[in-house]
Amino acid sequence: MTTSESVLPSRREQNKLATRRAIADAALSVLRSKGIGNFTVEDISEEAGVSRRTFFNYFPSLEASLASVTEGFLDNALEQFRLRPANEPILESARAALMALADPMTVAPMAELFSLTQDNRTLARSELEAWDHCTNQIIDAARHRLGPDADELYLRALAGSIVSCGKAAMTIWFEDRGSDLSAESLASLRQHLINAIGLLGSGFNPSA
Amino acid sequence: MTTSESVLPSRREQNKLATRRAIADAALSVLRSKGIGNFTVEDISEEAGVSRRTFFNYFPSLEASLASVTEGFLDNALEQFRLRPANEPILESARAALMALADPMTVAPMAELFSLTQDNRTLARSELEAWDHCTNQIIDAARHRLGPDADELYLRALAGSIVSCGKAAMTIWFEDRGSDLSAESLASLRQHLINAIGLLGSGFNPSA
DNA sequence: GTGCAAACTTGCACTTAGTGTAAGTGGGTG
DNA sequence: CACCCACTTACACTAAGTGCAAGTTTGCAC
Repeated sequence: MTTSESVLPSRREQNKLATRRAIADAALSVLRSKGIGNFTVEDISEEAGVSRRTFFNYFPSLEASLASVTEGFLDNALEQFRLRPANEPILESARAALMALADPMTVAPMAELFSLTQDNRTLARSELEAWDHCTNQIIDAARHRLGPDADELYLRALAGSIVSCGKAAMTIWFEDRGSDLSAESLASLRQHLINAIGLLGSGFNPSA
Repeated sequence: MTTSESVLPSRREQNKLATRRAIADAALSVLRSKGIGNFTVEDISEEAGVSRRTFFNYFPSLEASLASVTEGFLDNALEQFRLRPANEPILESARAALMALADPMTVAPMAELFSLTQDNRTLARSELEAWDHCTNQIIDAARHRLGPDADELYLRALAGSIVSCGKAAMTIWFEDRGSDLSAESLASLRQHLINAIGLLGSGFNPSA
């Protein structure tokens, strides 16, 4: 209550984060061993060494525990976006932020999730939610940068398009390369991301 | 088996469609009367005059029965997109297709759904799924138009961006106008859609 | 119209998701 | 070291979603 008010993550906060991470890791682990759709929240809880009820104290659903992988992945890029200088052209900031998606450490769990889930419907929902959440974060960040009287339509259309470009690049990359994380493969992901933003910046003019 | 092979919707098909529609209508009706989150699949089934089991024969979840509103709304625009001449610039086709979103008949149920659900999380998922499905349909339609050797990254990034623009315009419009369906309000929706596609076509260049 | 086969509906039983509640338990702080 | 509060857990319950088998309707041929 005195000095460590809200800035420092208290010991308890750290523990909670650890539990959360343990559950998320367990979820991925169980997904690996049993395959998509062949396990329950109980399986994950057991693997994580907590009760079923505790699982639901941390995640609202089974899919959410897996989507936390995607969230972490996107949060990283979001952080980069926020760190860009405010006077930089937005698409340039976006390009720089998207580069973070090609970081080996960050993309690895994401690629594994991709490969383990492929075309699963239920999971796809939480996945979409994560991308949508990211879009909203970009909108907020961009609004903050451009001031309160920025055009809302501009903000929303732009943020949505940026995210779509990121998603498109990730999809293409994964279809081409599977979960190949070699330097060369990551370079191609980076190129896809650059190309996508390039298309966006040129208004998808076919001649470009 | 002779002539009505597969082209005409057989009597059985019509009945199924009618049941499906009855359930979807019932879902909206119950949503209206009880409010979001305060009803179950059983309530909808009862209102539609079918068993709970039959409900699940038609829709995989409660949210899906409501999301069918959005699907119908988007399918309409999709149809317009497919009808555009193949040699037309794609963004122009997109603009024309998006105009269908401002059709009073089509947008009315959508606007009501918007107003009844507002910021509900669970429903938002199925909603996102519908927009995502639409994106994939656009990708297919555009691939069909541009031939099989079109750049996949181009297709996906473009389709995603177009849908994002549509979504952005709808969101802004609804925030401004609530469920006002007057001619003037719809004109403003149309203008939002045109503006969004304009932004996309100009690469979101702030000077434009 | 009568009967038949296929399609559609329904009831039942079951697993799992998700939540409220109240009682435990243990770690951090004074 | 003892208290207290945050976190965990067990329990009980509602509702989602599904497989199955028995009923009921519907389209169709005769």
